[in-house]
Amino acid sequence: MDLDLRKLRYFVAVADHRHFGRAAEQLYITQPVLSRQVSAFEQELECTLLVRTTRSVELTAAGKQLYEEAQGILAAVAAAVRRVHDVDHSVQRLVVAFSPGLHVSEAIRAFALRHPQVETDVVPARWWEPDAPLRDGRAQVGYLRRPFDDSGMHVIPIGHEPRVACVPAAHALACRGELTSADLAGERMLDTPTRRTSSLEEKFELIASGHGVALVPLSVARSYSRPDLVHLPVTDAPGIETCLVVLADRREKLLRDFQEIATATLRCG
Amino acid sequence: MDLDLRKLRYFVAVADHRHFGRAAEQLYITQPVLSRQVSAFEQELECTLLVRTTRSVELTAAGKQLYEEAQGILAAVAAAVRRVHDVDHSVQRLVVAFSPGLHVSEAIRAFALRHPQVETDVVPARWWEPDAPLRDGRAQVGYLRRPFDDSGMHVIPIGHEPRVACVPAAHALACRGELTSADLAGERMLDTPTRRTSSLEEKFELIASGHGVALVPLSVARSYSRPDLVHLPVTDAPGIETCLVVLADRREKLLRDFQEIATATLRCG
DNA sequence: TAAAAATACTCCATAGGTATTTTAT
DNA sequence: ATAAAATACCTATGGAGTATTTTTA
Repeated sequence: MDLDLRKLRYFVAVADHRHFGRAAEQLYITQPVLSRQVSAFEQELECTLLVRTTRSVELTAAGKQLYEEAQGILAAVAAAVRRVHDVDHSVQRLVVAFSPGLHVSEAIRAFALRHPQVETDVVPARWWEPDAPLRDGRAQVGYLRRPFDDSGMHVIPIGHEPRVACVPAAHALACRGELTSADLAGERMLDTPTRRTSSLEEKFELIASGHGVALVPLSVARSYSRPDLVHLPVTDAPGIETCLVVLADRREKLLRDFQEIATATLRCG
Repeated sequence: MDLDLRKLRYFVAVADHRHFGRAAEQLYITQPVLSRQVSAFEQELECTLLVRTTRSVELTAAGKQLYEEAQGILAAVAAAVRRVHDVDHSVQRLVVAFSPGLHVSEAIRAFALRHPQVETDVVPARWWEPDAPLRDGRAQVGYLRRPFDDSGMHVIPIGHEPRVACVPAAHALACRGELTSADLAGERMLDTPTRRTSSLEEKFELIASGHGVALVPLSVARSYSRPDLVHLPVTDAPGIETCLVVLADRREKLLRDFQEIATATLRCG
């Protein structure tokens, strides 16, 4: 009757790895246990989630749906439990979500000086859904890069950062000082938001191995710089806006204070 | 490590009843089992949720926080599991949330004629958070009465309904044909959204027993009519808007279709 | 003193482990 | 032939039951 969150977590691990053995290892249990638990989970749900062969593990349609749902459920439950603990210990906590490459530590330090009693924390936002940590309760404020779904959000623009083209060091364009969009016309672009690479490392790996090039925000290119890649300014690409974001219905003074302090800090820095 | 949703449900039952015995009865388990399970739950959370004496059960601050969180968690999990089953059985489903007293059956029948393959369902919205079923995923569309939090919502106004004063049949005002706000100036009003009576029955029970009077939408007064209460039009009270509501980021054709059909049906009816 | 929660105990289901078998490439 | 998932079997924890004790208003 009740969904078993442990088994859900086990299922997610298998879905992540597409491999029972490695998933079991990550979960610190043995493979047969994981195998049985996931089977039992499918029986409890009365629903096949995985198609197994000895060479591959694939998700069914229902499995894909559950995998999507599971991310939000597990994150929301963990955040809820932490809020309960915070209330129990009378802790005030402020969690800041940040888009890849953006740095909030300076703003948080400034905030912590004025509010030493408030516990602060950060959580990374994923590029294809930067607003998710705010919506599922993991964070109260976000320092996010557009685009994102800003419905129901109170947004303070902070700044613009230029887009740069990221290409292999061996690429014909790599020796150019700067580019225009026209220079990239013939290249295969890897920016499409359809492929949800779980990490930007993967994207840069693809670029380095010659699968294409990408237009990325400058701060992202800087954060993941590596010797076999170069990034070049694209003079006519529009800048990308970065913003401070809170849910519009949240009115706590703490959030307003953070927005104020962070706006000052981030606009200067 | 993982939150046990069964124990969470047990805790919610105890919090609802403020009584282990009656909660156990509702859960179809025995009182000692419930007592032990809730204790174990508190140990797992490392956090006291309830203050028990033999005469009363009260929530701690952490308990109150968890109780609030639990509502959303359990609803969201149940909705997610149903979506998984829907995908598994290739079912298209449309769930409509409705404010107390509003009737969606006509619109749903009209919709079902055009979309016989779509399973339809309804879920009641609670007056102090009419938008909750949409936000936690239990429903995709709402036929809701204002006020509610419409951030991130796409709202189509449907109509206005008059407010009526609901007073005991024995009350001095009960014989009047209609009232103005001035007539209610000396009365104790029960509309404050601070008291979250779980059912409107309770509110009307309070009115009937002489604890005050209330201004309610006409349809609500009609739905809960009883011999010891009368409702009277208040000529100068502003009408209350009813709306069709969907989350702004949902773009499915099915939702657009429902909005279209329901708008026509509800505006006429 | 009586109502209600907690405790003591028993039983069984199930999570976890190790050893082994099955299966598809 | 081999890698990987499934199965067999064992142990221990924990959920649920009944009977009883403790507690406080």
